[in-house]
Amino acid sequence: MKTQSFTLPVSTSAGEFLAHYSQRGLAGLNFPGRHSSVRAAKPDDGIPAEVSEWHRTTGSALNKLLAGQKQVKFPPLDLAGTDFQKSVWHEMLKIASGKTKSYGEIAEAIGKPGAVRAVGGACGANPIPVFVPCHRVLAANKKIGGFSSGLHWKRRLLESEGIVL
DNA sequence: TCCGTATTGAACT
DNA sequence: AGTTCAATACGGA
Repeated sequence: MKTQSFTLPVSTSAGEFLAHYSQRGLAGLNFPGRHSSVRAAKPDDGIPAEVSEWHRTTGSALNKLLAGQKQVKFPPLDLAGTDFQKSVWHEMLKIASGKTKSYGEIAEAIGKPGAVRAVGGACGANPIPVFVPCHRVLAANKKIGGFSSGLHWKRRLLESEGIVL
């Protein structure tokens, strides 16, 4: 059987995000593209009820996060990656809103203090930015570092959470 | 096996 | 104070 995936648009104040769902949960999230018209599924056609519910939660969570809301409810996350990457992502999920950690802190937290750069790599491979708060991870001297989907977004998200650089 | 990476800390100018 | 350099861990080609 083939892995079914569904892509649904998420309307936010910042634009239309695209959420990818697998059978296990939210598998990916894309920032609003220019006019990258990705084929999005219709909410009422072939979409399992479960996915619809996840999507509803996703939309709510995303808007709240963009508004700077601290505690939001997440849909199940289907994080696909290597063991190391999952460790990194899991560690990042534990970062409280409004707080930041350095790449070194993450590396140390997962038991590999020297893997600072590898952590950065895992972050770049993060399929679900915003939910997996890779934007809360800064360099050691509080520099913003980088952001795959656009540094622009990282800065915006940080400001939404009241984090001042 | 080699290269790139969203780092880091120390040395150098 | 700004910049360069080597080291380190992991993923992808």
